[in-house]
Amino acid sequence: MFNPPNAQSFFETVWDIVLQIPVGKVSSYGQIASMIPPDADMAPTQLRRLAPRWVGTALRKTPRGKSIPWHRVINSRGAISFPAGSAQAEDQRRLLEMEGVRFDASGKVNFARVGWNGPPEAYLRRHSLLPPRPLN
DNA sequence: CGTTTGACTACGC
DNA sequence: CGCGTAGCCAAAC
Repeated sequence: MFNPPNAQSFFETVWDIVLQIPVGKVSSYGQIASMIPPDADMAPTQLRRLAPRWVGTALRKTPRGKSIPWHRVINSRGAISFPAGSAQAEDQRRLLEMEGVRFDASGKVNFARVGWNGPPEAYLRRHSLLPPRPLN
């Protein structure tokens, strides 16, 4: 995925991107991964199916002091990825609902309404990022 | 050190 | 639609 020397910068890139998600909008692990240019030696299968896990890993290591809106990142199905009923899942849902994000009966959000389309073009250029893959 | 785990996702039943 | 699994990697134990 990302080589050890790049791990830290990969994490920081993830945090920077998450910082751009506006209040009331959500992104997905995969969508964020899609914005980060892959290492040259990265296999296509790794890029498509494994990268999102490292976004999750990066989020788990989110620094407390930077007030990064970690709760605005959910999975590709539009649901919270923490185990249902866990304290973490409840926290995330509460934070999102506080911002006006609604969940349906099956615990999913409507990407058409609250999905993020990625940062402005200028931001992508400035940080050498790729255009994000659209959310389902 | 060797094992287990994981804030994922696409795909096949 | 729901559920299981491969992917084959780093962190966390």
